[in-house]
Amino acid sequence: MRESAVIATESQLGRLPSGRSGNGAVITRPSLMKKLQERGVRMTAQRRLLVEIIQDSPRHLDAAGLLRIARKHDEDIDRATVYRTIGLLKRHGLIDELDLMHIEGEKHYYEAKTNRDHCHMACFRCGAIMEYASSGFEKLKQEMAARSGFQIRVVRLEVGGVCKRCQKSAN
Amino acid sequence: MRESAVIATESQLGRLPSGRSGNGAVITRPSLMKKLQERGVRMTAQRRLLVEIIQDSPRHLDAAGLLRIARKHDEDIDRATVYRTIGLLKRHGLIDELDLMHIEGEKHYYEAKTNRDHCHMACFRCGAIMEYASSGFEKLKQEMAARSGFQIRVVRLEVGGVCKRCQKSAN
DNA sequence: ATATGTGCAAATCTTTTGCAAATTC
DNA sequence: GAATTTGCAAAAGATTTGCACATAT
Repeated sequence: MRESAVIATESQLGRLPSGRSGNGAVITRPSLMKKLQERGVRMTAQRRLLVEIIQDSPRHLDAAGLLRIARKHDEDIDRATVYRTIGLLKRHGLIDELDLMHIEGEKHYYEAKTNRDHCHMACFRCGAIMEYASSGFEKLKQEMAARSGFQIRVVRLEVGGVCKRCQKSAN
Repeated sequence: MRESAVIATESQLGRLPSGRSGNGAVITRPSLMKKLQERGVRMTAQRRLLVEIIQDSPRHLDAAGLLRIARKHDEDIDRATVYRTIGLLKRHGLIDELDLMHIEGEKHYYEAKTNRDHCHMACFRCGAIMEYASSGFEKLKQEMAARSGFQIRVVRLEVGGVCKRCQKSAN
């Protein structure tokens, strides 16, 4: 049996992958907090809050969404802090940045890096985001690195199209 | 011999692929003008100019760059027209939009769609963009479509890392 | 002649930055 | 106590929009 599978679908902005993908490969999201501590990054109340939200969020968050949720816990937290924390996590390679094919404007979405890369498929009709992991993707990455000599640090594979459901209800 | 190859590298923003890729697969860029005419799109002087620039540009252009070049031929052409034309070409699926890993800020870059999808690898050190096409990429797309039921319209595969050259000159 | 596209200027949206006050180690 | 981070307010950068005029079919 080939090792590839749709690992999650969700209307609107997709639920993040976790647990077991169809083929048995386990998708996990290592603890951001732990990694930050290991690296001796100074932790503030705001960072703890934001990191926890990103880590636990069941959906892809953009900066504004992250701020909105954070404000429920800390009314005074500022946009700038959100952006600065996102920058910090990006620099440490702990989160991935997505466009989701700009299905909802030019914002960026973030998710805690998983142990295994996966790609995002966005439906132009209904806005559903589907996550997809496969061994073919892993192989392609290796091939690209080997043949180009590139040392790959980040990979982003995004697809836009029409999902199965929307194809059927041909409206 | 496997069918995969680096098809172009260029310092700064990469030269667009065309001609023969290492493995013999020919990469072409079908005429945008012709496609627009086929679809009965109304053509204006501005659109003709912009389309020609995008078609012939040896490098990836962002909106500002496109405007700058267009102004050499028509001083009065406006930013808004550039954005509207980009939108038109995107809606018709005639150009691809790239981020190039945001190596130079949040802008988007555009290129005429090629007969064959290829991916972009951006070096975080020197800013070089390398283009890469491979049969593995084609296979992955097919696999993704087949297994997810998605009807794929656009694919974007971008990679960030350190290029061969920069790895050697370990500065 | 009519529908469509353009330039202009202003608006919008996302993200970044300078700085004084607050916080972390 | 020194170095770093925060909130605030303002700035910057990219893209979009309303509208009167110009252009394409």
